[in-house]
Amino acid sequence: MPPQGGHPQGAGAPPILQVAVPRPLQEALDYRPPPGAWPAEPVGCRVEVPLGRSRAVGIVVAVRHSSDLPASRLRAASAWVDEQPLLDTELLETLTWAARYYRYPLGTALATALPGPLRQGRPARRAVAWWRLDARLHEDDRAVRRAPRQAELRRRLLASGGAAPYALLVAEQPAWQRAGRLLEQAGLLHREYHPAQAEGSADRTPRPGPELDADQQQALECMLAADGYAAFLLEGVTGSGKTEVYLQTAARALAAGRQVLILVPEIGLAPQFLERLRERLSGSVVVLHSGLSGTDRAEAWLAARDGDAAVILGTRSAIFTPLPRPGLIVVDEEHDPSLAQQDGFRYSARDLAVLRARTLDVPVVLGSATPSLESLHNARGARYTHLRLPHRAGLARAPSVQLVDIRSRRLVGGISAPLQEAVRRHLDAGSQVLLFLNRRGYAPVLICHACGWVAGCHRCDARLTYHRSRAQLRCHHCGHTARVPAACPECGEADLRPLGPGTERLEEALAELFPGVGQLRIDRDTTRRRGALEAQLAAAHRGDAQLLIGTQMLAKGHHLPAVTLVAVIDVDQGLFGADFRATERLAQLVVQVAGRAGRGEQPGEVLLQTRHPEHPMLRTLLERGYPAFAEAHLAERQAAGLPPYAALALLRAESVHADAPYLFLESAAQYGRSRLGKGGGVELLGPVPAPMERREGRHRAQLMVRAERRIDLQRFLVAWSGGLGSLEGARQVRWSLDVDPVEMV
DNA sequence: AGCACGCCGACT
DNA sequence: GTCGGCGTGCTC
Repeated sequence: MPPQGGHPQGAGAPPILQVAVPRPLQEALDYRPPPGAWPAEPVGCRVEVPLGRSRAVGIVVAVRHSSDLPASRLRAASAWVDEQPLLDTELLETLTWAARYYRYPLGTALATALPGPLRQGRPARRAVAWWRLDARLHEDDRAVRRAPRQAELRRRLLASGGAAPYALLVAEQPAWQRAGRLLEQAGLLHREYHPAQAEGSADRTPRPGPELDADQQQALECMLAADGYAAFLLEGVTGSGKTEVYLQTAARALAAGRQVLILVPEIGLAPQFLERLRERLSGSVVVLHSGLSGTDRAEAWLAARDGDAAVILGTRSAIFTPLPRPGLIVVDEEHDPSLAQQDGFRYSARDLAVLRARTLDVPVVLGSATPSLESLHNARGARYTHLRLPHRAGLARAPSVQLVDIRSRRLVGGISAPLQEAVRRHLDAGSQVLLFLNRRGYAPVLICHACGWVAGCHRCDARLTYHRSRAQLRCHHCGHTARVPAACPECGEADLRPLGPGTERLEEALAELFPGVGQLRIDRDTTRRRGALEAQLAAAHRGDAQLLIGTQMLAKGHHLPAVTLVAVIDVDQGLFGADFRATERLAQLVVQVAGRAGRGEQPGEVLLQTRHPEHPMLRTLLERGYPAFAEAHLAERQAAGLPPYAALALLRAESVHADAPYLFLESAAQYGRSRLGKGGGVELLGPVPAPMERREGRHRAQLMVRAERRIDLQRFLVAWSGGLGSLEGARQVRWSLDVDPVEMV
């Protein structure tokens, strides 16, 4: 076949491929097509291309007849990687849109959406690697006589007819991995790919679900009535059975032969969810999250693309899973910030879920007990249908929530007398008690009682946390550790005292107050090992301990049915944060934590220790609940011109030099003002110091871009962001642009 | 992001 | 005289 033979454009000038390469470039690059036969549909296929002095795997985003560059400057792509598109039109369009919207280079955006092996050009076959012994080694063992592991592997392979799956071999004997690689290099062992076994789970009979109550039934019917795209905000209090509604909606989509994509904020929540999915839904279920190996991710991703995976359960990045037979998208805990943020490609998986649902013309459900103000705003504006599950299912009743005023009260390890009394009462009744404190370590501050010196991090504007168990001072922001000084480095007095409670200290205090009562502390320090969290949760479930102490990680949807008392040791922590979302976060946290109480048959009790019992947010939340709080807070946001009543972008910059971020941000602001046409509807605010000005030895500052209308913000960003990299001072700082930031930090 | 080119300090 | 520091600039 002649070089251009077979391309669909026929005779005439050879077409040009526009290839998005995995480099931070604004645009795709033009290449002449590679020699050889064309794929039937080139757009969405990977090609290998020469790039500078190296080569790269890029994705064809368009085929053109001409290029802006002279033909002499075009290089030819080296080879097609795919015979059919890896990214279908819809996914490619979604990613292109997201790259534009979030101002991120297209090639890098596409690359981050793909599992590692596919990004690097591995065949898009769902294949299992096998090792086959070279024919020379069948009769003749001379080559391996002096290498016992290789000889072993040879015997093993001969025993199964000369070939076996790689993963199986390595599982049997890890040392064979190295032995095999050596044989492979010597050409005595060959890698081959066999088609993956189809998932044999489609024939299970799903277990029927429980009867729905009236609210659930109504929500379900409403969703099932959707024909094509529809967005639902499912606001269901903890224990109201949101999951059941998802499951039954999903079952309907599956029955119609469609795929269901379910996003969860973190995979820690997934195992219980996964079990329920497998038990209740027909069709094969795959998971997709960052904890998987590249190969496993590629396998799951391709199973979805081939339409073999019926249910895809994943975290943030799973929003970029191909869905050839889309039926439903579910975003669980839609308010959770881990569905957005993260560094690099800063996108909101929740927002993209809605976008994809619209493009794919399928329903999308955003579920939460504490919906984000953005979603509530959308529901009010009729962009989402608001479905409510206001009652706990079954016998479980809503817990009673009370504030404990701890002003001028004596605290033992952070515990007030009323709380101590309540703990006693619940323990005596044979229940479990959960104490929530979002601060690990022994004490957040170590202070010199003589001169007032406080142990601080020299790389961050932060106090060092005192960890007593390891006699260490640790910075929770940069990981710096130091030994605890014997005496004050300032005045020399040996009177350093821990100030304030941490989970370790809470543990100690509880041991004194309730001797003999089993305790379980669940924070990042006790769950560092793999599987430790699961093990601890299982222990909590079994009732191995009556007192459970936990940080943030325990606030999320884990079922602890024997817990009847939940106490928040210090609710004030989140009350006056620098972030305008701090109050919303705190309200969500309080409600989520409270949701851990009394899921069983006994009613729950929730105590919140505070020094600000009159705080309006706490009052509203307690007296009138989350929906009323949200209502009040939305009004505040509107008055302040903040999201969801405005669109924001944040330009951050950091450097080891104190003034570099300001110099860069000043020139960015100036450049921005020059690009602001008259009446652009955009404001530039700052630069201002970041909430924690110095972190990991770097000075940080930020410039806020605010617009009343999203379209104005986008128009401005398009005109502005491209030029930022070549501004004065840009090379002296690390900078990033965050569109729709969820955290100001 | 890679990767090279380019112009100034301590080494055989 | 060179090896190599990372500042600057490009990748079709």
